[in-house]
Amino acid sequence: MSKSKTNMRDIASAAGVSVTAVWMVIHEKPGISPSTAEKVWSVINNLDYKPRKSNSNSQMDAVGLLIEQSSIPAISDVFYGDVIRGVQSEAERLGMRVVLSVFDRNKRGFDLNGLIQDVRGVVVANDGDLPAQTVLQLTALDMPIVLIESYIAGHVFPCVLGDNFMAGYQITRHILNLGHRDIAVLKGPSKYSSLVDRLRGCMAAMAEEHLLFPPEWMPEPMSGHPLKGYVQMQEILALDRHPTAVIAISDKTAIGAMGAIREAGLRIPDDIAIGSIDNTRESQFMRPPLTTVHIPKYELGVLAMQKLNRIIMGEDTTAFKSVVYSELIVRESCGSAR
Amino acid sequence: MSKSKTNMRDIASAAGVSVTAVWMVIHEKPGISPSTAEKVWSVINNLDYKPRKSNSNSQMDAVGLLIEQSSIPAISDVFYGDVIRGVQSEAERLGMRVVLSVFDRNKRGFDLNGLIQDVRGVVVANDGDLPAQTVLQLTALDMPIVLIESYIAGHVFPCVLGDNFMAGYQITRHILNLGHRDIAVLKGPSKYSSLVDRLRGCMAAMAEEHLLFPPEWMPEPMSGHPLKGYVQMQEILALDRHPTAVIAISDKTAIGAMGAIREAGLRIPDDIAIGSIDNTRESQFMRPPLTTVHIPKYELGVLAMQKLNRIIMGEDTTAFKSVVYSELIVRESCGSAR
DNA sequence: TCTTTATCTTGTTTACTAAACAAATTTCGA
DNA sequence: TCGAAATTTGTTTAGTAAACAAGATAAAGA
Repeated sequence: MSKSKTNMRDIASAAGVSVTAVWMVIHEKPGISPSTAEKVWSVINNLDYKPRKSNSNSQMDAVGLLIEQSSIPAISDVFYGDVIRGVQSEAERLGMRVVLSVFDRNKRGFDLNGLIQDVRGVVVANDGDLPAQTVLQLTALDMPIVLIESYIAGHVFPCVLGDNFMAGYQITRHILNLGHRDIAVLKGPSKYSSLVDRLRGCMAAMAEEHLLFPPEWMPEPMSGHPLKGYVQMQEILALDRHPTAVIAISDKTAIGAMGAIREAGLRIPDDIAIGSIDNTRESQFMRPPLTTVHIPKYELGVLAMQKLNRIIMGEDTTAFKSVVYSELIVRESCGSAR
Repeated sequence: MSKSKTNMRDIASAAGVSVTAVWMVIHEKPGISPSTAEKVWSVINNLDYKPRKSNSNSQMDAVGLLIEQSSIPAISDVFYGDVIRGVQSEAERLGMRVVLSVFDRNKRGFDLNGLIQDVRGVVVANDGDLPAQTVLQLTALDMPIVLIESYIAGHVFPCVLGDNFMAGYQITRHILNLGHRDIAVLKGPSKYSSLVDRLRGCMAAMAEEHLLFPPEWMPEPMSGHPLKGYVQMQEILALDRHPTAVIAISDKTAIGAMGAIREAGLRIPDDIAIGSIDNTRESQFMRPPLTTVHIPKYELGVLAMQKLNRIIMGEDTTAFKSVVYSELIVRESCGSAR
């Protein structure tokens, strides 16, 4: 008759309710009155009840957040900081843990098995360096995935994106409306699908005015260079003819470019206007404050988590893109109409 | 003691279950065994039970489907037929009725009150003729809405779209890859946001090759003309120089254009290649079969209904675009590489 | 001694109920 | 003959008993 430990049945009889009721209280299911819940909790404390086996799914469900190595310092920083916060807070609301998993571009053959062991799905914050193959591997294992700010051409995956195309269109349209016609663009590496979409949006806006970016005003980006737009802008400024406006594909690129412009002794926006895309926190503190297009990064994160949850629950059947609206933020770096 | 009618309590005692169980059977709630359900149903039939008052929400929830007058014949026809089927079938799955409501562009001051009376939300299958004002009115009344294949610039509404931009890009890229450089485009009226997105996609693909559509090869569409692309194509063929390929902004436009090309005594695709967007059912039966980009119209409908349902349920909080993937369908109207 | 099988715990789920509640509807006294 | 009170009817909340699943433990067989 010497019981090893108190169990749910003990609690139930001590509190004068059914085992089911005790179970419902512990698992915070609806259909229990506050008074009963309080009674049960106090009995649980008195009898010092511990759930016997840390049972199967008594530990929360978890989702993986796959992110590229170099973005890790960025967590508290520019772009991905906000989306990670979004993923995390929505996961919490849904009662899930987020396990962070880092992809190292130098280490070949990323160990997926470690990740997928105890995870219900993964959010892939693709930076372009996570090869498509890794993503394909995951889906081959029937692991639900959601991509953030990237898609894989020729494959149909659920993803959530900023409206990159429209963002490119909006900033270009703004600069065009200000009267500029000699416009340069600082593009990003083509492995980032979000950045190529932005560029396409810029091109479409130009084309509507029957304009093309001159090839010499679209320099290729330096891969791996710390100050993104700096070298590209220098290349442009070394040419005979200067543009009157520059579009930077991201705020980070704009920072580099503004450095190069200032070093050349030119004024922003009087000599060269500059606009970009992202609306990272620092953009408003730059000198002059940057005119840019807001991409709702936090919302990107919560939407991704919601979408992943729906896929796990079997609600979302067809894969589609969720695209959050972008918004032009006019500050001072583009000046006013000429 | 003479009861006027049998009620739930009678059924319950006759079937030997609780009133709650009877209620659950009638409302098809989970948690009833098939055997009990059958027993209750047979008692209901024997005692000829009719629910007393056709009670409040015993009639299903309904959603409105707002569609433009001229699209009505199209229900069994080209584009909107499939999306309406999608909306309807998903609504049925969710236990909702769809009430169809027609917008007549000639009759000013559309009577919303009639529609919103007993409807939980509205799917707006916007054709461009439904003015933004009508949609704004609806949201001012706190009526949840979802737009299909359109968005309103400067406003943030939940909507579901085909990937029109990518579709335009894909068909143009295909034609470019085939070696064409002299390309014309038959655009649509600018009031249709989906058609302007397609055109922008085309322009972006061209711009990537440092190409622009010559203005004379981008004729304005005839509004109201029955055969969409016919006149536009004739205008192009009347010029001195002919393009080697034409992009039609929709399958319907392609049909008209192909007529004009053939009347001019030219062969498709040998003299002029033609590609378009939609992949309507007829496109595969055309002569030659049309190379086009598939827009998943049925899925558009079910996604719209799902989204509306979530908004009604208060699950979706931030408005965003749901974009379904498009797919290039290569048939014969573009021929092979030149 | 080692493995296999049966039994027992413990937690979880299903199918169902009593009683409280809310909204119409009827009754009834002034 | 009008309005408050009582009643009917459907609906919701807060539970329960019993079946079920799966790991732990004990018992039996090779």
